[in-house]
Amino acid sequence: MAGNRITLKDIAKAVGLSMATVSRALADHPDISRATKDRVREVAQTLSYIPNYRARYLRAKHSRLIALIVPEMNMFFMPSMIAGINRVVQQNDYSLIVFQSDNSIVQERRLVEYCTQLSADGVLMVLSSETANLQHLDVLSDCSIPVVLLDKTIETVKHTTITIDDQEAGREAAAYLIGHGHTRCIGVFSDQRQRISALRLKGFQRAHAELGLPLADTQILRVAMIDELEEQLDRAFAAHPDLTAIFTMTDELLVHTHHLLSRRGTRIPEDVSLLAISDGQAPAFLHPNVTHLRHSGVELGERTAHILIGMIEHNSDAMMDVRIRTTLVELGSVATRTPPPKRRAKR
Amino acid sequence: MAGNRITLKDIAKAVGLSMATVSRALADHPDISRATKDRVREVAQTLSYIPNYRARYLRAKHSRLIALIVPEMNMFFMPSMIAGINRVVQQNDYSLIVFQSDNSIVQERRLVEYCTQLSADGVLMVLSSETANLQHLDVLSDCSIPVVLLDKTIETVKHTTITIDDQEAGREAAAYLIGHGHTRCIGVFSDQRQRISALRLKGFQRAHAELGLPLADTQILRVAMIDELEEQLDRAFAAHPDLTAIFTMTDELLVHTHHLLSRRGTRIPEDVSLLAISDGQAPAFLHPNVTHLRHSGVELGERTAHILIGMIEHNSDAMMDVRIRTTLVELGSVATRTPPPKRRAKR
DNA sequence: GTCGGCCCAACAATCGGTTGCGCAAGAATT
DNA sequence: AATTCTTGCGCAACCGATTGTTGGGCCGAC
Repeated sequence: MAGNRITLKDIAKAVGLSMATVSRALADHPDISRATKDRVREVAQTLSYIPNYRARYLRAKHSRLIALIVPEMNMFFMPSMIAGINRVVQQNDYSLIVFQSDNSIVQERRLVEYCTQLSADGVLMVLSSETANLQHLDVLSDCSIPVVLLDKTIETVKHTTITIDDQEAGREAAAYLIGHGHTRCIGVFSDQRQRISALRLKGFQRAHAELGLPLADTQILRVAMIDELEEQLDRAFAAHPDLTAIFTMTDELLVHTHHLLSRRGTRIPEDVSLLAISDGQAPAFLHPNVTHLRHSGVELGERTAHILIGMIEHNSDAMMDVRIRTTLVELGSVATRTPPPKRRAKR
Repeated sequence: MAGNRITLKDIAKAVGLSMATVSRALADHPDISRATKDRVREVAQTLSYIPNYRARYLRAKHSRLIALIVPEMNMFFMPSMIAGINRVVQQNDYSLIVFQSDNSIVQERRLVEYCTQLSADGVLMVLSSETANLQHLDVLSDCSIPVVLLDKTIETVKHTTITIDDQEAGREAAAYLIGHGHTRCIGVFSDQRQRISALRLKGFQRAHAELGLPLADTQILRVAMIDELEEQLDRAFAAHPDLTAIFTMTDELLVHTHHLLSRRGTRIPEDVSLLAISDGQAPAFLHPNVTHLRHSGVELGERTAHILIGMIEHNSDAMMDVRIRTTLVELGSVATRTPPPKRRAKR
């Protein structure tokens, strides 16, 4: 490969100085005279010397490598999150290594170990759906490599986590719909083993409870595989002729729900209102534009990266639990239902 | 940081052997007796030894690092492409470093240089829209680091490139629409400075020419910024009351076009047919499902990664130009216009 | 005319491994 | 019993840098 790369030694030979002096000259060390520095730099220039960071970092005992382990690359959240992470990472002169666990705990374990072997300076993790505990992260603390869990995580007291305030978002969603006169809402959630999903549901339920509105279990859709959605939605429509609003907890669920509604000829928001939790991209190209509780993948990524880099550079091990609040973006997909006519509306 | 990590030396001390022997034992070198190997492995196990890859690779003169430089993280193509790349990269025990150039040639240049400093074993590049020549890649060949250009690229005779067969896809798109009786099609293209865009347009034009159909310049939309789309689309509708079909060259253009059509109450495919080049995700959640020429980001990524790894491992420098063909996926967005009634249909 | 200091640069150790080569002891050959 | 082979392991160099310590030369000062 890079068989003939110029090294410090080559420069040393060329200018007739020792490697040590060359190294210091290039580093602008005060011990070296200006004349020498200039000479060295010129030679380095003409030889087009490229420092070998790996050698440097080997000595320095760090790598300026940050690893990100994600369960999969979906089109909705990952790109913006990675963009946010990477911006901050690059700004701070680290490099981002991206791994996919393919939602397999076995892979995840292997990748975590791989991070130690690469001597990553820090690790960012979005947990796989199979991950039920965090023992496999112990190897990182053994090497004192800081970890930050983001987005999809599980209960932990030992690790810094950064998430959307999922429960609150679920609560606000339900409260918003109810506040607009929707007394029969359907909530579309994903795999309940995931904490993110459980929390959003919990908030959704809590809002109903707080506002004294009944919430049948048939109003809750738990969609583990996206192709189950259609059937579940049909069932919900059948079970609740009085349904006037649907809440979807992710973008993926949103776009597919939207599609199914279009297909069955349901008008939004005339027939059914639609509300989502989203980063705002999908809502913008669906018709009508979908009112949503907005979170920003970019912001989540940036904040996470900042925190991790802080931990790396200040050697801090303070454990945090950051929850990012969503903000409501009102677009055209939620109609206001006037005070439900007599409490037993249609039918 | 990793202050107290176990090293070969620690193991050597613990078992009372030299580092060399320990190293060989762990590497299952034939020179070492079974008994010793077992003993060493056990000690390594109990001390939970973690080899330091950076040290190893420093000696070995490679890094098993592959860098990917992308202009930006969009939600449509990047995730699947990265997924494909990363699968192959991980399978071959490399790690993928992802950089974003933010569509800036300055950044891109800097990142390329960074790759040399990190001693990446190979580089994958999706060119930024600002990139007009490939001089900044010379530093890679100086270090004999192989490069593969993918997806968005420019004319080159020196570098291996892997792209969708853009021109052919554009041609097929137009031919398909024309074949279905659409004599007045609108083509929605993006920034013409990008080769990918120019080629798809060229194919689109060529098909019209081949089939003897006129194509006014007002039938071609060149959308550099997505928010120009609406106005351009309006103009096209105004200029061509007889338009019956729209072709969009990317997913992003597709979803926004679809949205605008919905908003103006245009029915698909009754009023206007819609055809796209896509990886199939967006077409699946739009209504009606959009007929498209499918390419696979995953496949593109996988093939690219394979080729790069081949170049790395066989030290090959043969230059290739791979074009991946799209396949037609017929869904519900294109109607067949019966032989145009008298050539001046409505109005 | 020495001596203390200051500048600059060199020596050598270090980071954590890998690897060519040499060497001793036991086994095999004659 | 002397020689050659094998087996199993250690020595030391090396990858490409960084850095603590040392020391030579030159300065002015006493």
